[in-house]
Amino acid sequence: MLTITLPDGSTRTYEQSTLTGADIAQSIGRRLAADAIGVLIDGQLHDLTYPITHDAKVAIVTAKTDDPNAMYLLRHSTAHVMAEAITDLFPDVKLAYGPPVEGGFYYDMESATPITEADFPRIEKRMAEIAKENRPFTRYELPQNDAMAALERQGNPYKLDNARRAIEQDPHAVISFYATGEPGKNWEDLCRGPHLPSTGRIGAFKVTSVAGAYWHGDASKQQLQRVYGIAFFSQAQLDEYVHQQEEAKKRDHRVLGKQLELFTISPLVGSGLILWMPRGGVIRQELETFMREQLALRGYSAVYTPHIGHIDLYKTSGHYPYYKDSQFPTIKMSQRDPDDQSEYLLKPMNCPHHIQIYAAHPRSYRDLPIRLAEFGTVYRFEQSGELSGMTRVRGFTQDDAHLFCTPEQVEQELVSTLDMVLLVLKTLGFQDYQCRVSLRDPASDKYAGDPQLWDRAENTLRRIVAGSGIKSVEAVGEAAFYGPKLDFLVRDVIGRQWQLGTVQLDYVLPERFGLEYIGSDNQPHRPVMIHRAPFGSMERFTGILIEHFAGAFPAWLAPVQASVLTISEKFLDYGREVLSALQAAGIRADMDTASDKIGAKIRRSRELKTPYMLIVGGKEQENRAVSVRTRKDRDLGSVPLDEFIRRLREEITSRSVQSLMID
RNA sequence: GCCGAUGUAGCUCAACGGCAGAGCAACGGUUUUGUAAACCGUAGGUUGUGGGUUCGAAUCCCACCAUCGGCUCCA
Repeated sequence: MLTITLPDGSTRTYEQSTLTGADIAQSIGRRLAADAIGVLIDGQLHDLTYPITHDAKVAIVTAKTDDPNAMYLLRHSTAHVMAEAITDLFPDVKLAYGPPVEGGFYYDMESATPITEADFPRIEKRMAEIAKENRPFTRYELPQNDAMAALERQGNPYKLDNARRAIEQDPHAVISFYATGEPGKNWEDLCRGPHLPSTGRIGAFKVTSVAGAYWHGDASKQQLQRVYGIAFFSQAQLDEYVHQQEEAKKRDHRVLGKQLELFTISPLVGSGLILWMPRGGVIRQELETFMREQLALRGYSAVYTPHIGHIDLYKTSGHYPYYKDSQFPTIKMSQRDPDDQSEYLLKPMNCPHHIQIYAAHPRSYRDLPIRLAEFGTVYRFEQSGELSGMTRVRGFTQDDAHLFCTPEQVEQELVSTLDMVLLVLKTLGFQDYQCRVSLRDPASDKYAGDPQLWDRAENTLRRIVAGSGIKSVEAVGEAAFYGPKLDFLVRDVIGRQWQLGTVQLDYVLPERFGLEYIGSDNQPHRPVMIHRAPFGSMERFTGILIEHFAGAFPAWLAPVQASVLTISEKFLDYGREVLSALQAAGIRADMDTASDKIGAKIRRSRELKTPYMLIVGGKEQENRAVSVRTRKDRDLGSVPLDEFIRRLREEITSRSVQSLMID
């Protein structure tokens, strides 16, 4: 007899000694039995037919899009169906690994003939046939020896390796296979499961893309083909997904950057090198002004350093050996003078330069903390395949600063620095970000410095984050080589995660450069460094910001804050008067002087996402007013010109994310 | 860097071995307009670059450059 506890806390007893999720669903109701696709047994996801042999907490999983377990079953099962379809069409493929992932699933495989997008329709057609056949996913298990022997016979090195790794990890691992239909008769695959009851439960799917991927993510290993797909329980959900993807594409900063004339990239200048156009320049300048205000309020000193540095500087800092391959090649002075063996590097970071400013003369404990800030432009030779719009580039400007302080001051400086990062995110209305506490990987030897200092630094960061109350995740192996850090991550419109602001704690570089200050005991001491950049890179931050606002920037950032649209050329004189008044008040304004009708002017202004359209005609001229329309199509009616200017100025100076004029 | 795809007018796209086109933008003219595209016209191109195949190449092949989707990397 078995006692089963259901999610609502109720219990049911069953006479059988073994039981399945399907039995339980059936006993609860016919409807649930029909909807059931899997089962959680004591929190573990299993097939509906998995035998339950002891008392357990059981939850029936049904085909719901918002249930991650349901989506796991669906996508994992669809990956199998896709793999079967591909093996039918490309008999030479050797399957490797096919998991569900966030936003879909993929299957890695080795294939002599490349699979391309042109093959997707017939793959999908074959998948549809398999789904229509409604074959059950049938699990069977083999003793390890038999399983390995079976895999040997199949001659697939990847599957063999998968099984071997599973056994290595857990000597008692159960080796299971899933047949899509009947074992021995239909297609089958080494697989841990679980799966949907049958292929007919797959509602709608799409093969989305194909790409190269390394076996076990190791670039030195064989490259496989990775075919990506997506699946939903219904066609309507798939249609919705496709629609969302299309909408997301319109928000892509590369699309909007072109459309709104914010930035451009010229192959003649070079890949990954951003040219800020006037409209984008406004945004950057406003962000920098905002930051400079904060620096002044928080006791920072502005410094300026050159774009190149002697290579020995980076050998001393330790950057050079670590990042040799991702730097622009060195400038060899021997090309000019054979006797001069020195080399210069386009600077990949600002800290060594700032360190030299600190080291320029002796420091007293009374001088600390010293906070050196610079919008410093750095150059890194990113791999060609990695470049992406403004978010991954080869030249970018960090809103960088380095804080030199006593060990006692570290905590206070970190708190204040973290506050600054959070202020930036708050001011720009970012809510959907992640704070990652990036720690060292104790198993790796890439980290410099004393492990005790590392422990201390990591614990300090943990304490600061805990004290701030922000949500965070720890990530082992994500630290810089010189210290642990707090990274603030956001996603772009196509789901890629990017690091924006960062706060890094560093005991290593002061050591390497032999930095000192004289303490109250009249003895030399070693300062501690904090590296911090609330925006991170101006390029990346702006790119993400474009997507965050979908190009509709708040007034304080908008390239043009208000556009004067005249009803006809008869009102050009009044339009010019309005324009001058706006400009005299420090508002970025322009005027559409075309002979088009007002509808066309509104349309153009909307496309540029200008916050306010000021429509002026006879009525407005008479009352020295403007008719205000927002880019969101709110008609605020006629507003006296002076009042509009006053209200817009308030919106701008308060750096409001929202329009203050929508009542 | 690796795998795959894609490069045609400022932008979005068509032509897919046989005369390189459209819409928008630009420019000129007409219109003088009241809240998401007035009308007519003009101009705009060595089809990313360089080779090759062919009577003939935007179209087929090769190399390079760039972009896109992934992988790897990311101080």
